This record gives sequence, structure tokens and C-alpha cells, in this order.
Amino acid sequence: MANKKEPLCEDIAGNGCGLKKVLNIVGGKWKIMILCVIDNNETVRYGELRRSVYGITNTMLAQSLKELEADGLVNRLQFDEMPVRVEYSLTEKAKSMIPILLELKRWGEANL
Amino acid sequence: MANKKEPLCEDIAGNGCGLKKVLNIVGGKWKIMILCVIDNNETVRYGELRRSVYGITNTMLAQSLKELEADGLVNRLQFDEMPVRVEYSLTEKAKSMIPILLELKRWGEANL
DNA sequence: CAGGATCCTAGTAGATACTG
DNA sequence: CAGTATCTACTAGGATCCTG
Repeated sequence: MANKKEPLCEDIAGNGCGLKKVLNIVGGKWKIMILCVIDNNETVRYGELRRSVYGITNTMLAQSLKELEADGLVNRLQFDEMPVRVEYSLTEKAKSMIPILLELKRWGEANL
Repeated sequence: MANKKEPLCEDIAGNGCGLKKVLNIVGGKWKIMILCVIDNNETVRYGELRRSVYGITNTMLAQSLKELEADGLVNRLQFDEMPVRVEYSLTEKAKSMIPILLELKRWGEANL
């Protein structure tokens, strides 16, 4: 009778669960902040990111951007001028996640 | 003209952002899995959790449960029988977060 | 300007044994 | 049964300096 609930995570042991995958991608110390800044600005340069994400180091920023790019969440566009210029932006995939993150954000503000 | 977007995270520096708060609570290695198991069973005993969350140790399970309880996401109900019995369940607050997590899960399955 | 390389620290998690 | 108490291991993250 009762409508069967959709289980939050069936494959608890492995990394098969979509939820775990998302948290692996977004769960680090810096990645949501980076996504936030890019989302707020459409397109952002490396130095601008380093100044905006207060406290981040080169190591962490470069590494996080690489991983986000590898995961298909940010685009890296390099202009071979002198000196070099690189612009980062969100992919369509990333943009489609933003509304859900906004819901989570509102939930957090209301409940924590 | 264009409708102004709601920013994902204004307070990037501090922990003021609701999104960061949520990730701090749910972002660990075990907590979502624990929430998953409890959510799937309504009410779960300690030993059942330890067997269900494959690979977790006593240390981590006890610690995670304590933090989840402190954050108001799980209820701890102790029966002073012999031997002791303890049942864990989700709070209303936690239940209100589940639908959002489900969305994230579906997004992860579709995009990762 | 946009990173890379290297070394180091610290918080997070695991193993094992024990207790009310 | 439902946890504590120690001790150890690992790895994410930090500091500093360097380069195409």
C-alpha cells in the first residue's frame, strides 16, 4: 500500500552510489568554494580565483581545478598571449547541479 | 532585465555558508552511508549498523553517530535491558534533507 | 601569469584490545 | 550489546621556492 521509498544508497560498500560520487567530487575543502566563485562570475581567471577563494594556496587551487576539469565540471580556456591568460568557466553539467546545491544551501541555512 | 541569480555562497571565507555547513556534516567518509542505512530501515541497532556499513570500525561508527546526534540528525534511544539495546533513527530534520540528497544522487547517476 | 616541484604538517581514519 | 581507550597509519592539505 505505502508507496515504496526510493533508497538513498543501494550500493553502500562500493563507489557505485551516485551520492558518494557527487560527494567525492564536491566534498573537499575548496571545491565548492571554487565552483561558487566561478558561478558568480561566469568566467574567472586563475589569479582572480586565488584572490577570491581566501586562504587557498597555489597547490590546492591548481590541483582542485585539474580535478574539476577532469570530472567535467569546469572548462579551461587558455589564451596564448604574453603573458599567458587562462579563463575558467562552468560546464553545462556543472550548471545543472547548481540548483540542487542551492536547495542544499537553503536547507543548511534553515536547519543548522 | 535578466533575473538576478541567487549566489551559491556569499560568505566564502567563513563557515557562514549553509552549503559548507551541510558538507561539513555529511561530507565525511561514513556519515552518508550511516544515514542511508538508517533511512532504509526506519530504526536500526548499533550492531546492525556495524554489519551494514561494510568496513566501518567501532571507533568510526561510534564517533560518527555521536556527531550526527549532536547535529540533530539522528535520535538515540537506549533501552536499559540486559544486555543493553540502543536504537537509532532519523530526526525530522534529517528526513527533510533526504529528498534533496535523492536529487543529488540522481544527478550523480546521470552525470558521473 | 599560471602554474609545477618538493617537502612537511595535521587531521582523519584504521587496528587492536578492553569495559559497563 | 554497545561502546572506550590507545596507538598507529595514511593522506588531504599547507609552505616555500621555482619555471615556461
